[in-house]
Amino acid sequence: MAKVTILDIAKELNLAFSTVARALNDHPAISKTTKEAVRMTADRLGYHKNEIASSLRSGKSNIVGILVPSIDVTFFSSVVHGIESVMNKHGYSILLYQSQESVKQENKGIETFLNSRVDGIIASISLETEHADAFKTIQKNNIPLAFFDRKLPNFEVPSVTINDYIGGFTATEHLIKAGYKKIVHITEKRNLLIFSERKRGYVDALRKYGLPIEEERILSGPLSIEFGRQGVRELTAKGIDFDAFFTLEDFTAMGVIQELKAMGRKIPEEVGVIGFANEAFCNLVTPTLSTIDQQTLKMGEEVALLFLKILKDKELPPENRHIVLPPLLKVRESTSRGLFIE
Amino acid sequence: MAKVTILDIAKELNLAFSTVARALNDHPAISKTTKEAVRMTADRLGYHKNEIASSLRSGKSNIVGILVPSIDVTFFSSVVHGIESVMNKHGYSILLYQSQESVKQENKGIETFLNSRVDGIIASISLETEHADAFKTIQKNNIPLAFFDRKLPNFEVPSVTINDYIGGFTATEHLIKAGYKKIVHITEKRNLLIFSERKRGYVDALRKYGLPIEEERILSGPLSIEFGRQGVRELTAKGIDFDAFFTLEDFTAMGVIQELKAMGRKIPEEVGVIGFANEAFCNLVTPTLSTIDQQTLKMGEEVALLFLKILKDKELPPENRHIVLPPLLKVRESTSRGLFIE
DNA sequence: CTGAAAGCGCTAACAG
DNA sequence: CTGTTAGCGCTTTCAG
Repeated sequence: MAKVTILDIAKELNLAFSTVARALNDHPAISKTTKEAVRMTADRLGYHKNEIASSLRSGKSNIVGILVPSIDVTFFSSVVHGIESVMNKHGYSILLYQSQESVKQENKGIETFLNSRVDGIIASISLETEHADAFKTIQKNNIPLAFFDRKLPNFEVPSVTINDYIGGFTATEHLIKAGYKKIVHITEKRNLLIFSERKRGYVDALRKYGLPIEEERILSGPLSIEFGRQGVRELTAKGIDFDAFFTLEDFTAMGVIQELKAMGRKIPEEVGVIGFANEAFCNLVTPTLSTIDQQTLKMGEEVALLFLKILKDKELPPENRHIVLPPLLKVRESTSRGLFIE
Repeated sequence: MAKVTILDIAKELNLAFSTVARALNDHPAISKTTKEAVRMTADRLGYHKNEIASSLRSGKSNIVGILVPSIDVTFFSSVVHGIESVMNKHGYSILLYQSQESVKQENKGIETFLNSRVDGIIASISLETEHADAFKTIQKNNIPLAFFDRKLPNFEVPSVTINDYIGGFTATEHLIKAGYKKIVHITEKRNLLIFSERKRGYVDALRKYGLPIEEERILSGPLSIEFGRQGVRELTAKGIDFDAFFTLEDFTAMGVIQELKAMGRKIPEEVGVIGFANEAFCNLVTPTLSTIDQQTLKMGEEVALLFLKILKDKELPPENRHIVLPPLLKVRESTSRGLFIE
């Protein structure tokens, strides 16, 4: 009932408490008999190693902090799932913090991690984050840091990302090859590398295939279903012609589809739509939604693996510092004029 | 760069290190001047309070463990989102552990939490969990424990749940009132309280409205889209008549809908379908899916609030030990013969 | 193979 | 208002 320590076990067995400590940590210089005796009485007394004392002494907490905008978002919950599973297998626990897309919260999270003496931090920055100050503090304290997906430009930190440029390019190219010519792109108004890269891919794909880049076909807003609907209405009202949409993520694409349906436009015959993220619902909606898969689970696993390497080797050779996963094109009904391929 | 402690600050200012400690903790018996001086040099030296040392000494970690089957599942990520937001506001950090629906992992998680000396544990049990042994260990160690959603029967622990019985009843009653008479229920083959309660609600609703309870209209399987499809095929093959489905969760309902569509049956005119959970896709699919909302965010916030009370008062009066949220009926197209209400 | 002893950085009496 | 002191429960030398 009352907390039992190695001292209690030591007394019970007439051993020095340091011997007990070694036995519990499976130290090679302890006899099998002693180890077994110690383990048995530990179990009998209901002993639980005090990791806090252990951490204080050893300087290792076996905890890594994970900082994400919001665990509520499928993408992040999926990546965190992957990270936790891998880190857990390697004896690490996860301290979770949500920035709620706010720099202030993000800094609070970093402060908490620093105070908790986490062994490392894995983060994906908030939409508001513009400079690296808080993250530099992490480095100043010699705490390993890695980014996934959303990272800061001009700030050298190991990371796992997907190639958003290729993603944007592939999505757009797919539309072009399906015969669409007047392709609208909907992006975020806040400037985040992943979004600007997708847009850059869109622009370059148009360029490569000799299609004009019309500024009025690039819409910026707050990402949401509603902004997708609004986009379609706006273009229609302004009389701007279109025959396809590439949106920065899937929810916006759904908004586009809903509005197009409401207007009686046929998808994919008259208008093609492709999203980005491969949300669970892409396969369930009608028409099923073409999109770009971000390999979320793999991203989580990769960043965990990368991180374990950093924890071991401290400094990584430059060629191993950045893992860039290829985005996967998922062709579904919403862009399949004629034939349908999944 | 090297770790700075209160001792460093004390030296710098010619103070006793305990004075520095008090100043940093905003102790009332310290002069304003001293506090300010301490804070300034703390900032200047880049001091970060060592929470580990603090926890060891005070016996409080300000960390709560959250044990969930998988953060990957919308329901859980949403609840965890709510929990983290609230606990964070009250100065607690979250240690996250996934049981992956396995008892073994669940026990490992509990062990980790115990070792980490968390101040409390909030859990939702795995599908495999059948007895309370591991959770009793938590109580034996005097660590506050609360369940949300999935809990053990015959094991008295504070909890926040929704009334699954009412949920099942409401869903079924809704189908009956819409004129459906041959209602199939699909449930989980593994025995979990939340699922058996939903089923009990289904049975009682049929009974109340004088409809026969046919065992062959109750299907048990592994929850999945595929099992939904399979269910429809099976019933059809066996020649068992039906005009509506109430499934234990939304994915299974989607399977049912997909198979019905493939068979050319009209929804909701010929067959009505209602799910459970109110997943994000319910509003996006065609037809939109009627379902029962579980108030996930609210559940997270409520369990966090309940937990803060436990941490404060240790023992809760019985009438406050269990919060049961009402399930919310969401009527959408999949059950709306004639008129459509959202 | 086992024991003795120091100390990680902080909290919280107790003293002044 | 500030200083002194004794640990929290472990890890880790250094001795035997």
